[in-house]
Amino acid sequence: MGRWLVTAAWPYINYVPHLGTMIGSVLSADVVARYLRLKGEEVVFVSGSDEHGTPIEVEAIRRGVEPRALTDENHKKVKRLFELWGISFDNYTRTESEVHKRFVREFYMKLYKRGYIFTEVVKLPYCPKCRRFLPDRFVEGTCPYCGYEGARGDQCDKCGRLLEPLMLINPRCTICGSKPEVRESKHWFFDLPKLTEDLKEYILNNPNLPDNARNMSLRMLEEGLKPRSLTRDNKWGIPAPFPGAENKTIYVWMEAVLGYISATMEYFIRKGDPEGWKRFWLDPSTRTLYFIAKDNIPFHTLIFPALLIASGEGYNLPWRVDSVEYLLFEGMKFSKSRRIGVWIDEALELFPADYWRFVLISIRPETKDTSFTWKIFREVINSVLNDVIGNFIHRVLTFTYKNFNGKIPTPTKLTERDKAVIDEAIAISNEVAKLIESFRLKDALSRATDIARLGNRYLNEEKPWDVLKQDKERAASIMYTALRLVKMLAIVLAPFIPFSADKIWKMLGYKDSVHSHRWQEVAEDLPSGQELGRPKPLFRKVTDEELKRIMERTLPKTSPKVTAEELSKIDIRVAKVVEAERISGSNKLLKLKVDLGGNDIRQCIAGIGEHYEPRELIGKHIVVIANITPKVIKGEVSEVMLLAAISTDGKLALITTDREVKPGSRVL
RNA sequence: AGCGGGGUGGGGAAGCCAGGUUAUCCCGCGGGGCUCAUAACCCCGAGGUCGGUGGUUCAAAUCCACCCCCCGCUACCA
Repeated sequence: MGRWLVTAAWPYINYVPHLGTMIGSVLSADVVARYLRLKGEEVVFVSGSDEHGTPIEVEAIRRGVEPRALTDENHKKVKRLFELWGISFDNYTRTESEVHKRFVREFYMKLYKRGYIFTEVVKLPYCPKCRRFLPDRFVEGTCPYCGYEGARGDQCDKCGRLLEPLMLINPRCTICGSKPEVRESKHWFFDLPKLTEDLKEYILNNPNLPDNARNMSLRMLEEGLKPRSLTRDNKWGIPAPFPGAENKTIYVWMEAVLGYISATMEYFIRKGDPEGWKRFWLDPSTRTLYFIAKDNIPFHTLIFPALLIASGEGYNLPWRVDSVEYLLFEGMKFSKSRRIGVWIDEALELFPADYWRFVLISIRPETKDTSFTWKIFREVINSVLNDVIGNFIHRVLTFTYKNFNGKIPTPTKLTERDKAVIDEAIAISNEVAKLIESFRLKDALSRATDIARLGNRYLNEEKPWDVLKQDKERAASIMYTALRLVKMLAIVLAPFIPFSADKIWKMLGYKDSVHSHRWQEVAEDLPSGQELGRPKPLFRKVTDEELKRIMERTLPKTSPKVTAEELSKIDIRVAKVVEAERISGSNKLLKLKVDLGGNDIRQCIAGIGEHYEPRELIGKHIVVIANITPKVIKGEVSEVMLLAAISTDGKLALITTDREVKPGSRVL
């Protein structure tokens, strides 16, 4: 018997995870953990909520609550959701766990004493108004290379060039919009380069790393590692334990990975076996599995192993880092801010967990980015899960139930064909096992489906409904054979669709749970005479109307398409503001006179009074729709409509031209 | 820009590292069969020359070179 530590990347808990997070870590890990348990292996499966760091701190400030209150709420919610998804964690904890916080502080003190940590004073952007140091991505400004105004402190999205926050022209804090200044701050660093040789040896001698992870890691080693900063000036985090670091916290990345160890400790403490974790972390025969997405590779193949080596404790290094590519949503990246995607709470409001589990594993992005689309969802559910698997099980169970008194019939004599079918299904089960053991979960599920396909073919050819009329004994053997395949499906599908697998198990008449049984039982006979449960369809199809409704609800709103001809009706022009005044009795409305060239002066009533002073508008070149139907507002006629956008801080921003343009010029 | 991954019939994937008879599987599509089952199941068929160009070879989806496109990482987003 083997011993396994199965881990899933810790979801950042500023929000509910989406489907991509699910397949990228938690669900994949669960399938393997469940499989290993079925095989009778000793398994501990851990993960937890990653809850420290700037984004959560900022979000809490925005909402006017303590960060801890925010993460308490989200952690509780997400933990519950994972249960509903059937994720079989032995311990789903959090980085605010006392065990974790203590472990992290002790761990880094050890590294400190062993000489792997040094300090350096660095210059960092600091927002005087927010009174905080800003991570690079919390500074925005104009790109010094291409002039793009929305460039972030680490990189310009427009031209792709790498930046430093201090290079930006007109830098601003993305939280409050004010101008950051530069301040010095002392920070503690982890001396990663010191471990280069150990890491090289680890990567080269680990045959279980997938190619993408190994190649990337070796490249990075060749290019040379750099020290990693360990501390932050944040308040929300684990206090750094180093002498002189009283106001610093440990950088989230550098502490969350240690959660794999602390979560294991916590699990065994709770079990009343406080030394138990050592078998999983110090006994080299234990294999450790990490399920992550591709963006996370260096942390698991380089930084985490380096920390473990530096501790000198002899911790097991990652045995397998299983990194998947990205799941896309209808071809787009999942985006919380743009509401693109499906989140795991709303998913369960739409369909049962097993439907999602089945689809997500079917499209698991093992070699390249893969899109989740509702069309694929419907196809997989309808024609594979429902038609091939669900219908096979249902036709076998209903036929047997009706014709053999609701009991598993006794096979008087199995023909060569019957035995061959059973053997083939056992062979398929063995292949499924091999595929899971090679972490090819998508292929494994697809191969498992072949047991149902085999069964369907067998029934069509043996025609028990015909045979029954002349030879009930023969029909009994046929149905017994078919039921054997149903039993295999229950076991083989158990890691993938645990709720449904258990339903199948109970319909076969078993009183216990399939999850307390063993994978090896696929090769074992059925108890003839056992009373079957009343057969009920396991799954249902997704209807077109249902899908349409869901798509309307979950797909990002896209503007209706406009033809060039329709667009040409709109007369958009540059206009110069010649007069501007407030309209009495309204703090929103301004009355503008705009020049459209050729003595064409029009009046415009605009709701921008809260964002602009009249005098700052005079002389500005703005963009207006010149032929909009005039409208009377507050007793004043508005003949044109001006264009403005909402800026990042929620204010209105007028659209202007970036070169001198004559008033009245058409905008094309 | 550098590095890593990917581009295979209408859609989704496998094959590539160890080159070799008709390029595989699932969905969809066309035709046929069956009627136990949730209009489910089974069989047959059409459809691709494997991102592009050039090269190595008796032989290239597979090896080499260059180019194009998509995704990720590049160390203070987590």
